Amino acid sequence: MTLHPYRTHTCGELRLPHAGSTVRLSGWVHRKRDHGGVLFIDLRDNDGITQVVITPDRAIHDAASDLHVETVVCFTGQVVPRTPDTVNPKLSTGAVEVVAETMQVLGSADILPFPVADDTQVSETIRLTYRFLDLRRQRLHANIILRSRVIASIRRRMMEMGFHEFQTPILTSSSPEGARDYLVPSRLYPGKFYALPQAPQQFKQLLMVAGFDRYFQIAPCFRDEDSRADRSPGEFYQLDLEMSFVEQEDVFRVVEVLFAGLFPEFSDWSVTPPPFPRIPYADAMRRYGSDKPDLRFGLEIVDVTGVFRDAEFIAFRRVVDAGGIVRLIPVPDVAGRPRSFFDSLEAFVKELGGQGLAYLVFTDSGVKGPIARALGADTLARLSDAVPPQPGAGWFFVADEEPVARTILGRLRLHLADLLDLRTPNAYRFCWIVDFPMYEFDDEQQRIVFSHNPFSMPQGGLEALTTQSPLDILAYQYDIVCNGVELSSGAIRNHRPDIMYRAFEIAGYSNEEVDQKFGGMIRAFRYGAPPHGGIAPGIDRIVMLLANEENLREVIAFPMNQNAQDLLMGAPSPVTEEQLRALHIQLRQPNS
RNA sequence: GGGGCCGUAGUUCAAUUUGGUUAGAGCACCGCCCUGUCACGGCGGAAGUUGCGGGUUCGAGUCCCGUCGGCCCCGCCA
Repeated sequence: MTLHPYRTHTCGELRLPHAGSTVRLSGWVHRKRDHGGVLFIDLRDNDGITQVVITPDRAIHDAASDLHVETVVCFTGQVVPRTPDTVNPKLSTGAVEVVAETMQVLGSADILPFPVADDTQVSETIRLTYRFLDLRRQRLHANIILRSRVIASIRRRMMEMGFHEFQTPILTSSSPEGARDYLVPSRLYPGKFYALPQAPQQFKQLLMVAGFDRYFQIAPCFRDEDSRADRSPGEFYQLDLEMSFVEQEDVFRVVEVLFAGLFPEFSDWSVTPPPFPRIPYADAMRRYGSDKPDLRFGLEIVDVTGVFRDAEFIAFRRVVDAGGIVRLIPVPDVAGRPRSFFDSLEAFVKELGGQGLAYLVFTDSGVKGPIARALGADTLARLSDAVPPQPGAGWFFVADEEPVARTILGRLRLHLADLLDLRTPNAYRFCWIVDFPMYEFDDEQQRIVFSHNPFSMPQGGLEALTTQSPLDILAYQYDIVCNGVELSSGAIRNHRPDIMYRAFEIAGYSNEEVDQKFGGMIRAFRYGAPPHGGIAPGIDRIVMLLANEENLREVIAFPMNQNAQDLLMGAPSPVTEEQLRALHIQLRQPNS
């Protein structure tokens, strides 16, 4: 009988019924237990671990006892049942073992920079430098397999809903607005550059104009922006989708069907049942101090500006008179906390640029806190009408200009949830944030800019653009948020050239500039464009949520580090003078 | 561009608070012992420019200054 040269079975496959058969297994030496006589090797491949036994009477015994862990080796031998007292219930193959007769080293391993079999912490620099070893480790290996299965499920679900998958160019043109582009110099056209797409935005809209109706793509996106734990530098993947003849609610329904199916497929956590809550942007900012609220806990922010408009409490009244706001977060069960708890919260607020943190606590012996006396009974009574005080609760006040105050309150709300451990465990809480403003005022440039996507349809259409104050105009622009993570932005698009010119004009673009920058798309809209809209949930973030990881790099096979370097491949790297010459590029080193 | 935290053996950490003998320990590595382990066990060994440079001091891993690197955050992310 001739066996396959490398394996007849995988290392996760053998069970009791295989006993008696001769098998060949290949894999990595996961662990080695050398008893001087009998030698045990845990052999690991992608599918599992099988215990290989080498008895001292075998010729291979000495060579086997010298094997380094992580050496790739092939064993041939007989499957035997383990005696009842040596069965290992922790292994799927633990009822049997393979008694090795022959052994062949397929790939020897040097001494490891870090252990593969243990899940001990290792510095990320070393993990990234030896990413191929890191990917062998159980946790990362499982995450990457999960990612593969999630993407396969997404593809299947999208197809079932009538979507088709498309590819769009990677070498395209730079566009204004948005993040910094990655540029690729052109050899044929000196001084000109391609740009890597920040998203296939215009292409997917063109596909709608081309009549394809329902588009999706697992699309690579490239943005030259600084990283965060939940934002990979350089490149990331989106489930990019676009639909024709739809309203906002049609897009929501598709995404809700997708996520309500996808998340339970890969997790036993509870998932918000569709329809997901719709929260207007203005409400989200007021109630949660954020456009990506974490709904796994309460602590909703309450506006009490009106109470202080004519109150005696001068500290807050002065803020209100100056056009500012006063809001509070009611927090249950903090009255008994030590002074240091409140001091640390105040320090937290000041770090964020706040003036300070006023607070009240409701104890058995009455209302206490630094402002309790100064506030006055009348003001307290009016506050209690707005927020019924709970025994043991604390109220934390922030009074400031609105943009400052709401940011601080939002961060404070998250911080309190961390400190008090308030998040509902094992839950995915989805919501839609809707009615984003079309424009906002940019303090730095002192002009009106698009607040999100310049291709969004303004609510009210052309009439809104011509009659309303730009900062009051809302857009058919939405985000989907899960557990405080922004999964995606989307919009019903502006498919009408006349509205498009006007929308860009408000943001300071002449018709000529629009023709120049978005000529292809404007031209397309002149030849029969269907109403359309879409969204683009981040694949990496979806997998991060499903893998319950805090960092995006744990769900990406070959991520760059925080400074956008690939430590394994050594990117970015210098190029030769010949390459530069061919691209008509002369380097201009930064001044030191 | 700015802020916070962290750099000690291949690796994970200790010694830094209060400067003071020869910088310790687990895992990995090397040698010896061990025939039923599954995180095998036992004995021994090797392994360090304390990121780098400068300063203070009789004396610096420890204090000061600078610099490099990493992670997290702010800015930025239509």
